[in-house]
Amino acid sequence: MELPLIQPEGALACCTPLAREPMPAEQAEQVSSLLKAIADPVRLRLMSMVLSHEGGEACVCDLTPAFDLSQPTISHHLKVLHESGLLDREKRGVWVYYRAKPDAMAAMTTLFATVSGTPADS
Amino acid sequence: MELPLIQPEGALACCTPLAREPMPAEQAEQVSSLLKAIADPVRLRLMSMVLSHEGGEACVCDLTPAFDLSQPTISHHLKVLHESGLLDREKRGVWVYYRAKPDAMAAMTTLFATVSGTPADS
DNA sequence: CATAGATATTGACAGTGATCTAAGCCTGAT
DNA sequence: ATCAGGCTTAGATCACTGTCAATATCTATG
Repeated sequence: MELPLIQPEGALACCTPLAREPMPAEQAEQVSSLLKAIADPVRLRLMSMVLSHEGGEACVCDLTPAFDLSQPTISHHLKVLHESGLLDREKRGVWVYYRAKPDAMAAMTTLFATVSGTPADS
Repeated sequence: MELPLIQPEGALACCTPLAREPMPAEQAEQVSSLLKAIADPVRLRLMSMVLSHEGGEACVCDLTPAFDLSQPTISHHLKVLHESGLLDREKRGVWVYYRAKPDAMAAMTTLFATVSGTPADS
């Protein structure tokens, strides 16, 4: 449970709907690190491409050609997504495959989930 | 920092689940501008506070005391949220009230919605 | 009008981030 | 062992962003 590695754990622990109650500062830090990772047009497209790709995974060679960016730049964006806990990475032979991490995706889904019975709706 | 007063309309037009198909570049630009706005610990807390506040709205005076930040800084963050289309603003007397815009929130919800069936085909 | 209080704007500064080129590391094949 | 291809790392540069102090604006009231 307690991986001393990076900190996707923290972000996963805190998936409360935004509208439920004022989010504590510490939780906001963790959630915002996930959101910052995905809040970039290139990384959004990368996530979308990986998620919708056959088998739910894609190698760098599948992704790079879709952009007008250098390959190191794509690699950099993939690293950001990986280190934030949004993408898993697996090397198979010469290729590196990326795959969305369900837990992180679930956290995002929960974040924006509507709270039924919100006093906001009248 | 100047926000180009982009039409929230644009962002709203493009609420397709991430996993459904590779997101077009133009749509990614619009969605990422929404995500960038909310991908900050202070702004996340502000959104959460507004959403969960009584009546679904809050004035600046309700929000500012919760932070260790200057009043202009909070005002700046609220402006970012407002110009991105996430918050509505209404001046009543001396006070300014902010309220989450349902359309923008719905766009976020849809973005992270799980594609049921997860058909790699259709 | 003058004043006080609530919020916004301006201008400056430091920190962060996206991108590129160049170089490095692995792996499979010659 | 050497080589080529797929991918990552390192370092530099330029743009952007979060923050504050100072100032401005707007509104209600005396």
